[in-house]
Amino acid sequence: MDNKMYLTTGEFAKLCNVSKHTLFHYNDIEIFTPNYIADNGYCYYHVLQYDTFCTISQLRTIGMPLGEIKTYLDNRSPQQMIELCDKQKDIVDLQIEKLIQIKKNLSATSNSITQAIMTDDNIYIKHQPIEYLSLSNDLLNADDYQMTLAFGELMRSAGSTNFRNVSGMIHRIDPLQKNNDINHCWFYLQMNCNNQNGDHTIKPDGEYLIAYHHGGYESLNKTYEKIIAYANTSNLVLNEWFYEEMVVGDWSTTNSNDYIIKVSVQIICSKVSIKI
Amino acid sequence: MDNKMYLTTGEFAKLCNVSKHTLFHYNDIEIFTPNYIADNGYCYYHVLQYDTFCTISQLRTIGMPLGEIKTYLDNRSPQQMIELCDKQKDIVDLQIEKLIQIKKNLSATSNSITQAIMTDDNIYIKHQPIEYLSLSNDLLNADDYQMTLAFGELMRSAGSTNFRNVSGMIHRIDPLQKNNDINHCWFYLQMNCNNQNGDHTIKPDGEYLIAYHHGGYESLNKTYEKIIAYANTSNLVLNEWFYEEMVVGDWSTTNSNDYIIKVSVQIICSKVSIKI
DNA sequence: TTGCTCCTCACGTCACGTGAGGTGGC
DNA sequence: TTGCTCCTCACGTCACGTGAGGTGGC
Repeated sequence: MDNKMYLTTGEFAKLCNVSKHTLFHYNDIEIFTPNYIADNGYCYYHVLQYDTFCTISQLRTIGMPLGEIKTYLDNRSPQQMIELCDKQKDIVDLQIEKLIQIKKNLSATSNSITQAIMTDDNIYIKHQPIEYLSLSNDLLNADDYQMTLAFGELMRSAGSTNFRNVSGMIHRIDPLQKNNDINHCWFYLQMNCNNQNGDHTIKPDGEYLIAYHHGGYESLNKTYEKIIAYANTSNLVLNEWFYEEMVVGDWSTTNSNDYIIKVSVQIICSKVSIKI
Repeated sequence: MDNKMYLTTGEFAKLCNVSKHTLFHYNDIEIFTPNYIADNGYCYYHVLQYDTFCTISQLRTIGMPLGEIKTYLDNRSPQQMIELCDKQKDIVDLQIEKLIQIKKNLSATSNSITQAIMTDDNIYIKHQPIEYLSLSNDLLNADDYQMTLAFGELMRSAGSTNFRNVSGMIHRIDPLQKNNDINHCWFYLQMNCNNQNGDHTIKPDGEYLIAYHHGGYESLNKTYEKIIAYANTSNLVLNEWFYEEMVVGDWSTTNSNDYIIKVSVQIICSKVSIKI
């Protein structure tokens, strides 16, 4: 192979699928310079430089700053290249993990909103899958400040990735007493089943009463009353744990009257079947 | 849940794992503003705003500009949110694919350099796996300009992702004639086995003569001669196709004398065994 | 000559980061 | 009062993008 396969800046830019100004910029900061500059100032890149450009482009794609790339280039050696590749592999792994998590979140959000806007505010019985939840401290008697702290601590404990996860509150209510004053409650965050720390609670799979509450928190007690009334009429024994999840919130609508909160509670059994 | 769970800018920034100035900036461009501003100018964010912040952060992570996010926010609705999620899922899929490709490239580069620097410039017999190659036009009698065009066309045909792929040249040489003047040769690009267009050539698996040439292209003919001499001495019948691959090139060293080019050619059979 | 490329400034932009300098609450 | 936070400018930075204005080759 000879050494005369040269391209002008524009031609080389087309080959690399970038703008000419990217090459000008790389030339300015002396990270990637043309192999030959003619007397009239015309820049010529050798086709073999394509390989080097591709590696820069690749490292940029995974977020490495040009300064760091230049530092590597100024001290390059086969051994350095091997170390660079091995280090970057780990970084790429983390990025892939993040993106997979985001994709899951996007799917979950899309699905739960679709469900919510397709369902009216009646009570429905539905099977719910098992979920693994991470809980905050018990918020019984907690004031605003303590609740805020508990929320922050829960989010921090979930790790540094502050991606949108399914989160909400659990209320512990004895459906027969209707005594809301001594409510225990917790913030929760839905975890992957394969979580690192074993510090989680299970929302069991089974048949649940589901209600999509349309409106903000201030009117939410009406939906609780509807659920309990429905259970009484249908002679259903409910679990004490009520799960509250904001499905359509501030992010999806500007009007808090359009909020949709999904409330779900497990059906333990039917009173009728007990009596028999 | 009441509405008094407020955090100052610094506290909310900690919760979100970003700097205060990120929140100031989001406030400036009115994409994400504090829920309440006191008379003294102090900003207060509600914990429930965390959810919205996370979604912004998530969309930023996948490269969506703040302007586009703001446009969505200004026209948000549950239906818009569903469409946004579904669209972004496809984008994330592409990003994941790219990263997986980059990871493969990094591994391949690291491995082939490790092999190259561990091996001296003697001739070795090694098993090589099957490879699927995309070829340029035949470069027989091509001048520099035509070679450059052929190279560009091959790279473009590989798609818009200009990531570092294994590439090189194939030379067709009759080892008995040693007539290099009528060489056919081609640029090649290694493809994934599951390539879309069936327009590819196979480098068959089998036993190969391998030589790691230390130095630039100008001295490469010496390595060719060594390979052919070795084959003659060892009574090996070689395939006509010689594969040339730059393993340690401009990217890994500043000195072209330290280039390492891997030359490989398949062993068809041993003359001895034919004579028998 | 026309239409294309090439070049070099110089300033713009995007998403923040980095202090400077002054104020506020316990 | 001390030490912490809060705020608002204003300018810096990173990786280019966007013209403006002039030149060069067929």
